[in-house]
Amino acid sequence: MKARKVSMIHATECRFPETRNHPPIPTDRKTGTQLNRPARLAAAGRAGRVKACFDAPIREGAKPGRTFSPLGAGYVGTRPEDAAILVLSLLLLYLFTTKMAWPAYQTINTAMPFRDIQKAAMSDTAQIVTRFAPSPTGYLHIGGARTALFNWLYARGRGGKFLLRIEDTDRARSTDEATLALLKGLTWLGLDWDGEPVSQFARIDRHADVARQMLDQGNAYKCFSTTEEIAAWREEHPHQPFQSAWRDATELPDGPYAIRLKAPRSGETVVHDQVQGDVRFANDQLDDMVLLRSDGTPVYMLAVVVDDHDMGVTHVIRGDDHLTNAARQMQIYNAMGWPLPVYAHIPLIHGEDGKKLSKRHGAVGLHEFAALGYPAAAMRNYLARLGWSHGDDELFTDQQAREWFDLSGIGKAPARLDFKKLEHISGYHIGLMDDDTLMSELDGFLAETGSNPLTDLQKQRIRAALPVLKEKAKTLPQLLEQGHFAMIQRPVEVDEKAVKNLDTVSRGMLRSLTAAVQHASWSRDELEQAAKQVAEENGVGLGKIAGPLRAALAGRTATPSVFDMMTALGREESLARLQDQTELAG
RNA sequence: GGCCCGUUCGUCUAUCGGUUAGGACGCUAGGUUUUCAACCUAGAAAGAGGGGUUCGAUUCCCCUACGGGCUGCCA
Repeated sequence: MKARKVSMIHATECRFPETRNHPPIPTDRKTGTQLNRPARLAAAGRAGRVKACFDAPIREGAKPGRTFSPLGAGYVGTRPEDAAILVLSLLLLYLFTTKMAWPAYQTINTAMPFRDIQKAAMSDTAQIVTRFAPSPTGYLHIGGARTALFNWLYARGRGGKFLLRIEDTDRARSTDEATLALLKGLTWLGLDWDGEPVSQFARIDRHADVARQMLDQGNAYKCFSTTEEIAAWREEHPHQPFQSAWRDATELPDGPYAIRLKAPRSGETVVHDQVQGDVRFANDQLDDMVLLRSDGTPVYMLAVVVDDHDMGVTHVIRGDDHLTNAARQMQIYNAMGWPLPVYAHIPLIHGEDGKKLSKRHGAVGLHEFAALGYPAAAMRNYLARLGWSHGDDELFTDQQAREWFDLSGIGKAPARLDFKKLEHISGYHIGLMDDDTLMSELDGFLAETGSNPLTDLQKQRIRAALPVLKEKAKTLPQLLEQGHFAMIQRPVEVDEKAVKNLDTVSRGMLRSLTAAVQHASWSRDELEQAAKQVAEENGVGLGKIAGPLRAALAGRTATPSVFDMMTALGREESLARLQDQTELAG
């Protein structure tokens, strides 16, 4: 893994596990079992690594060059005794960066003043930079996940960067748990971001600076109107956007004021949107929005623009609920003389009833889809296809998605969630997945649903049966259901329906079969031949012996092929299960 | 209320003025089969409504209906 220079401003004491090229899965020190990805993240969060990032005080003029210990011990200061720690840290950093050890934390956090960051962002001008900027107010919503995916695909398909920014300026609604859930969700989906997530809250001083700069330049003005006065004005002018009396005032009183943008009153602002086309807004419909509140805190609309600019974001791909905002944000770009990003406002996802997606539609959080047993690769395929198309291509790999994805393929109408289709895509990807990936998906699924992890023996048998199981299962729980025979222990519990297949005659045939395969090579073909022969000797079809065999091996009536089960179980276990039944009869 | 966006089979979508309107999921009917699935084949299924423009509109324009967004010193 390559160490990265990072565009993190002020708040820097945080590292997050990286998803790309991740090293061997770490183990839980106590139990020795492997940690799945969500558990690893949660562990990271518990250790306070994530928290540190978002609780970081805003340090005006933080010095560049501070290095942070990859062990989560906090940043290293300038005291003499810190020198040793610094050396140690650098050594460890070196080890990590030469992929000798996990955890694959992103390294090197350097607190650079923002101007340096601007330069860094501008230096490679041709590079595409996208971002995902969620508010940490809960979990990762399925719509947000798709927005993130689009941004990720666009950047990754073009050798660009995909950045993450947590819009946590609303302190009342932002929680560390929610931030963690967001990162966990993205990690599960397999979307890796470049650099550290940026905390928007940590940058409020810079936002305020920009507001004051606009004030100095005459692009903004101090507005002394009170909330009551504004409300009264609106009462009198019901169809107009608010116009402040202070816009051109020359004599200013003392007292609290908000800074408002001096937006153009005539003409129009045109958003050249890659999805929606040219969308025109008459400037007299757009009011002089507040940039800085009277308590000195910046407003979202300003923060977005400043952050996107400072982070070097070239393409803003987001939900179309921001389409109107884009026009207002453009006015800030123009006032500052900053180059505009390319906009692409994608339609929202709706529920199966066509209404806006909400909790009553069932699964809306990405974690819920994980708990339903859809593998991440399937979610990526399905989500990418929801609202975006590439001709008639329905099923594709990540690589194809990266190659094909383009803004021009995004539709304008909102899409609905269709679980049947998701399931179909899921089945396709399960069939395509290699055994290692599938086994770790299984681990993750079990952890997500709070189930017991597989024992070594269960893993071994499931893995042996995987080639058969993955052909037919559409979801992870379906795969586990089909693999039930591999999970159970002797003596096999035979259910009500299956027990009907175990009468005296059947047990007799089973006994013959047991004898016949005693010294078989245990290949599928040979087992099948033996069973056919026994059936023939008894003057019945293969079905008559497959039923009892199935009951003896799995204790159920719906299972994979009996011969597949026997090969997956192995000679010893298969014969033992058969004997359990034949001995019972004799 | 004002401004903005959307509307092709049940669902996701293709079409970029001329097509028997294509594909996928789902559905129905067959096939395969040691159970359950999976799989294979076939079939039914669509341009919201109304006006224009044009030799010709799903495609371009307008109106209506329906759905959605924005309209905060929320994000």
